[in-house]
Amino acid sequence: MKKLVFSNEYFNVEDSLKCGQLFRFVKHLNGYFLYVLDKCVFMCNEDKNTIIYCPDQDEEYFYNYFDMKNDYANIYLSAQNTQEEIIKISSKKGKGIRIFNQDKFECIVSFIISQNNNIPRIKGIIEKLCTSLGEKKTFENHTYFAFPTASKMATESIDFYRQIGLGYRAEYVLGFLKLVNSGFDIENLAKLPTEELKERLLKIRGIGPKVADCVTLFAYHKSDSFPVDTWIEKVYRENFNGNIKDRRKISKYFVEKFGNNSGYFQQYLFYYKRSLENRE
DNA sequence: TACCAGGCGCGCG
DNA sequence: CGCGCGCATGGT
Repeated sequence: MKKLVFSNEYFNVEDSLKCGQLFRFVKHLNGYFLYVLDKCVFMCNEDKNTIIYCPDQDEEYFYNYFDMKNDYANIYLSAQNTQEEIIKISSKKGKGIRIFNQDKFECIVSFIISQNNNIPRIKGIIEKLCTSLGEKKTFENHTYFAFPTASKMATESIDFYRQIGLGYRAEYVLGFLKLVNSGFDIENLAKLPTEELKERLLKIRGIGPKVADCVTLFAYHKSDSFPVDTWIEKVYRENFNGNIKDRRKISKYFVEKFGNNSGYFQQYLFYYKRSLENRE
């Protein structure tokens, strides 16, 4: 097992886990287990550090996953230098947020499930998905389940997915599985510029503008993405005095305003707004 | 009971 | 193009 130590100034465990970018983590002792595909790490804040425990062979994977080569001090500085008071405030609260480099398949399935849904329920559905179909694994005596592969998922019928709570989203997930299992290469899309990548994602049934923005941001790390959901729409109306209704245009408004900082600022805002309503 | 949640597809004008 | 509606599910 490897122990990785980072300064926690721009890497806070709870901020990064609870800001809404991912769904598979559980509290344990003084920290959290985080699951990515078939991998697991334990992470906690100690004193002024963030400590990550991971299997030796996964060190490089998680160094990249946690986006360690990115300069978050600079992003935070840009947030403090905007004209927008709400960006300054929310970035202070979410200073320790990093945007992780998620697995593309897991991210797309997860955010298809997320539509018109709430975070606790999304977490529950994804957990059921993993315990039912994922491979059983252990990490230092801790048992967990991997995110299932596309081929394993394809062995289940639509009734299974309805039964674990996907509702009408079940057919979207099945359609996406069929696409992936017939050779559609989601890795290969990474080289596309943001707009083109988004266009390709939008052709997939069940992926609309909001889910596409989450995927480009969280799985392809296109930081000129600004997902607009009900919370962000509230921020837009209340803190930016906005009156546009079309969420695609609201997103465009923010991307034109914040450029390559859009995704980071969006996470600050989302985390802050939800925390005001007492959600975790 | 109606409304809401990290919305989307579809049909209509 | 924009708009309104139906859609599964569980919590408040």
